[in-house]
Amino acid sequence: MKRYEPKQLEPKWQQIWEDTKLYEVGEEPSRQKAYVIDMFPYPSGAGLHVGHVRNFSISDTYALYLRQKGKNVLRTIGFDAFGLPTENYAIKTGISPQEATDRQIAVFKGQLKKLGMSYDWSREAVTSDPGYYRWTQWIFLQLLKSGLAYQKENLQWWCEHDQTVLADEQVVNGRCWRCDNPVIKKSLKQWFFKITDYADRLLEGLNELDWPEKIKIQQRNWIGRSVGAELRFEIEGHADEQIDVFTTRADTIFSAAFIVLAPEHALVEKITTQAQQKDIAQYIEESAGKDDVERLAEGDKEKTGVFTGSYAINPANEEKLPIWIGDFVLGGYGTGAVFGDIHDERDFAFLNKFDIPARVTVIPEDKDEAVKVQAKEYTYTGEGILIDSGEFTGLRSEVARDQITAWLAAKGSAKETVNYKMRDWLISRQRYWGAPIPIIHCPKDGAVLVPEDQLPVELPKVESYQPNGDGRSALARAKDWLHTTCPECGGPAERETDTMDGYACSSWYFLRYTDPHNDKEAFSRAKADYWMPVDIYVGADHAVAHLLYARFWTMFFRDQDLLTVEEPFRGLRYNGYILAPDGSKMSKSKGNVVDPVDLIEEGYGADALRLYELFIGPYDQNINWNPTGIDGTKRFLNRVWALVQEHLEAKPDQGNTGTDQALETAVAVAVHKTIKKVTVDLEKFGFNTAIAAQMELVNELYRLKTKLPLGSEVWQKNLRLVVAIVAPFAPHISEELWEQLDGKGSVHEASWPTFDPTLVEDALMTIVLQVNGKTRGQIELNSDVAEDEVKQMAAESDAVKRHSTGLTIVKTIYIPGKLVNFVVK
RNA sequence: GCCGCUGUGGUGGAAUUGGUAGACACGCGGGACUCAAAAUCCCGUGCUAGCAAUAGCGUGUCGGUUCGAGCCCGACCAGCGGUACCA
Repeated sequence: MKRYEPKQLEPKWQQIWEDTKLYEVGEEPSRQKAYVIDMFPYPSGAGLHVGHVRNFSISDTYALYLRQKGKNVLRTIGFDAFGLPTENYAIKTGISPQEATDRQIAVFKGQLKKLGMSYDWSREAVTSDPGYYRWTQWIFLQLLKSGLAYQKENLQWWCEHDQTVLADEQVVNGRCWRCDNPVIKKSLKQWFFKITDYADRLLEGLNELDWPEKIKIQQRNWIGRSVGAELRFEIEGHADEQIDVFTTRADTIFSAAFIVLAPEHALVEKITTQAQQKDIAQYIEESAGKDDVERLAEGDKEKTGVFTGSYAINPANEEKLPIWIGDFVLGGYGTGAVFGDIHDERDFAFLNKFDIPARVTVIPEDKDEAVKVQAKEYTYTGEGILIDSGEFTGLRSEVARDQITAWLAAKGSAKETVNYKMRDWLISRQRYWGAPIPIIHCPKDGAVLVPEDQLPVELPKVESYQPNGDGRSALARAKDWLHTTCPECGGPAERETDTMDGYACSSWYFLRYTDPHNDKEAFSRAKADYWMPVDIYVGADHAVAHLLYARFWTMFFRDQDLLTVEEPFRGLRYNGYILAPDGSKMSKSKGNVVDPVDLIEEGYGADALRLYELFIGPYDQNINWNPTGIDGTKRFLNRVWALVQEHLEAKPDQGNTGTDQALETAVAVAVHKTIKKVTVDLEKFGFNTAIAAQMELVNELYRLKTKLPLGSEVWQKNLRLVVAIVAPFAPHISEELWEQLDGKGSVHEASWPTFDPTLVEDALMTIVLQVNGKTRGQIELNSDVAEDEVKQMAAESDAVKRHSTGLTIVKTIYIPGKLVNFVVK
């Protein structure tokens, strides 16, 4: 018997697929398309690991299934090649990031090819390729022209270790997402994309998407839309200045006890009295120097603040309110100012710490609770009934909110507003290895756009890669590149030395895939419209950053008439991580990374590996790597292989068709039931259970082959079906077996089998017998036996009699085709 | 703190969505083949008692609803992920 040798069989088919361009696709308007890709990888020095394999196997299996269903499937891969790790490696070793990237991509591609993924390699996109980032820069210019890119100086997250600013989305627990060092706030002039203009669309669009609810919730929280009012407070002694305050609780305005401004608030300097100036200045300095990690470590949100010496006037009741500053008020949210009262946890803490008098104006409906609240035993932050609130006393807080806002608005001291937690997307990075921002700074004309015909602004070769030490990247030292002429006036000017956040580059690669070689446009509308949106996008991580940015850009492209779709990713599947056997994260530094190629070359083969990574558990769950489990899927493939070989070697006269109708039907029934199960499971990404069903089928066929000899036409037909449903999971072995079984063409172009409904219906039903809800036995009956008869036979069965003699049956429950339960007393 | 998820044999997990808990697989035990081993094939494998038929117990804990709960409800415990004073 020919042995199953994945080591020679897999490379053979990989070569054939490449030679025949099996997976290369084009636009075919008459066919239904499907676009199935993964979040493209960062080509890190650690190479491909088993986590990637799980991610890619999920999408590849699904894509192969859709191909067999007749869809025109676009599936490819690219590399998210710009970024800090490569640049840091360059600084350490002196090897240029270009070279390191090329080398790493070559390693990745070598590994990927051994996995036999159904990629259209002609569409590969690499973000650090000038032919790619030329268009990233072009998009930057379009955003700028549309007023969606701008430069602004204010406080930003700064990572001292990496010498660069970071976006909000890249600060994790007050630390840099790359080097894990604490970040600080620093005032810098930076480039931003105005993603906040799209906040409502980004929020509403979520409702239509086939995404995990978890991710939608995360995005909603990140966008953080809250509806409220901006209230205007006059300042005593400063007739020409007012303080605007954002609140979602206008109903509590009568309880206002104080005002707090963020330390960086523009009015602080103006309103601070002589006596308070020293304290205020000192506080501002201290709070600016603190990083978030420090602040959190300082203990549980202990409130700090300093009185400015000035007072504001409550527009509702003309009361005088002391104006403080405090760093628990954020400069970047709302108006950077709040009014404080007893109906808020933080304000309550502040009141207590500084002994500011406060008044309760909202009490709960419960009388006893109300007494405690009025006694200020604790802070009440819920909805309730207004007291001591002028003409609004007695109203419910939800109602009073709108009425008070309207009342103040009529007096000119309020307006309804909406606020978002999400800030604009900070995209400048003071690092070398990124797409240069296509701007020229001219002493006369200011920030001037690089003309589109001069794109790309290519990264110049430089001697060394470390940041310049003055807040600029290594590009500041590339003098020939840096010094240029102003496109407006022709005078001497300097190029922008910041590069773009890598997330900019990854915000449109799925569009480049649809038209990867276009050197006239980023992508042609016709091609993008044919393929977009991505039907299934598979990956882990990036719940708020990438997935939000890519949606933003897609919406922008639509607004620019470059594209028809509003949303880039119709379906998102979030796969779980593969962890080390002890549950820790796999990492190069811990030395616990499992290299998939090692497993393939040990003899397991790519098919067994892919199968195992899908079989290991539900696709979206984190799983600890178990190094022995892969034996199971290898054995399964071996059994499929051996079954087919035995069939092919069987003498035809041993297994003439028609010898045993019942057994032949049994084979077909087993196969068709599995086709049904696997189809249903694939549709819902139930890969693990689909594989289990295939294993059950093969076990059953092993039992049947001892009774119905292999070699017959019936076996041939059914084994071909088995191979067809195994194909998306184990593409190589099934291609080989398909050929051996005289299948036409490639199994990956073969049609996905449909099950015969008459074969799937059961002729027999198993009725479970229960007494008082406890299972006591079962009986097998023909499926068409009527209810009364089933009940009677059940009642007469030994199992039921044993537990009911001497007792009376008070009730009989029948679940058709499944179960009879006797309630006895 | 807030939001979300998860908890089932020695292990990874399954369970038609309220109807036989533990499919499938790993591991382990036994057998066949072999001089022997590997590979392969077959049988067994939740716990307790029993030769067995069978009985009792069993899905993180406690309670509830129901003829019947891994699944629904309430309270709690543990672990994981997200978020970080957002007014």
